Amino acid sequence: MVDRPALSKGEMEVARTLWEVGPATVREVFESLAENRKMDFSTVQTYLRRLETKGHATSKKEGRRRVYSARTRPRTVIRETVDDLVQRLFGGDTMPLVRHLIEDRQIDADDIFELKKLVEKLEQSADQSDKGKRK
Amino acid sequence: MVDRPALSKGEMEVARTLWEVGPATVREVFESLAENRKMDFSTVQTYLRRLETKGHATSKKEGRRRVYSARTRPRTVIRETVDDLVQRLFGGDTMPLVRHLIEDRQIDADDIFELKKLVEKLEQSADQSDKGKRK
DNA sequence: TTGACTGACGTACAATTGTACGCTTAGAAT
DNA sequence: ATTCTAAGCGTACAATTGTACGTCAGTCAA
Repeated sequence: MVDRPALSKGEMEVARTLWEVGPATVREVFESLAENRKMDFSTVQTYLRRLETKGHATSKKEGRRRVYSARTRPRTVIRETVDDLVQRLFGGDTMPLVRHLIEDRQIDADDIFELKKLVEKLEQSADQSDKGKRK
Repeated sequence: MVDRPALSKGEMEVARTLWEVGPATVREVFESLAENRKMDFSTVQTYLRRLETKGHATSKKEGRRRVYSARTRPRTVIRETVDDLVQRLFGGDTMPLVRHLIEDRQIDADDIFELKKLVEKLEQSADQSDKGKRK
């Protein structure tokens, strides 16, 4: 584990876009971002640079432009970010957050289905590891 | 809605403690916090002050000490914080986060039980209010 | 070849955040 | 009363973050 510095909010948005559009130039990221989020071209550039120094991206010159690629997967960043949040906000207790997500955010039918599967799977593995120490 | 400025990481920890120990003086918060998290007394003081200016706490002088009370409930802060996070990190899509929480974090038997209930309830209301309420 | 562009790169700079010191004063202990 | 202590309050200051400007160097269209 490398223990990268955490991503700031702005960096996250850029990182997300980088995941979405794959290895990309600053302009590509910039354009992909622009729809909803107004951010100056050079601001994006700065964020990408910072992502790189923080170890969350790499880049290589390709001709005269620089192409950035994500180095950490969404999964990893989620883990690092959410673990930290849960720690600070609930002292490590996961459930308040789960509760909030399920109750207060829109979850559509498909998601509910997936959720059921997830919980079932969770139940199973819990049963397993529980075996022998039941009281 | 008042749209308070978001809490920073440090502020969150102090806010959480304030929720836990109820209306409390700086020292009480400080001591409640000290266990795990080493933070200078005056740092706590500063955070409480900032919580107040951000509208997340109030205080009143009680004799010569100042007693702080939370003004926003955990629920609210969770919403504001998590919504923001989900927005930035997943463009508003909730499921990646739910998945992470269920799969990668320790959830004990009781929580699984609760989770099942939650999902069931969710299923029910989805079945019913299928015709146009929320977007 | 001369603009007009586009991109990289270095740099800037204000706001926010993390962390804490120091002065002042109201009560507590001697 | 004198001293000690704990609290408040103002202030400081470095690091990080949000945001962006200039400058210089390739590239293309006329």
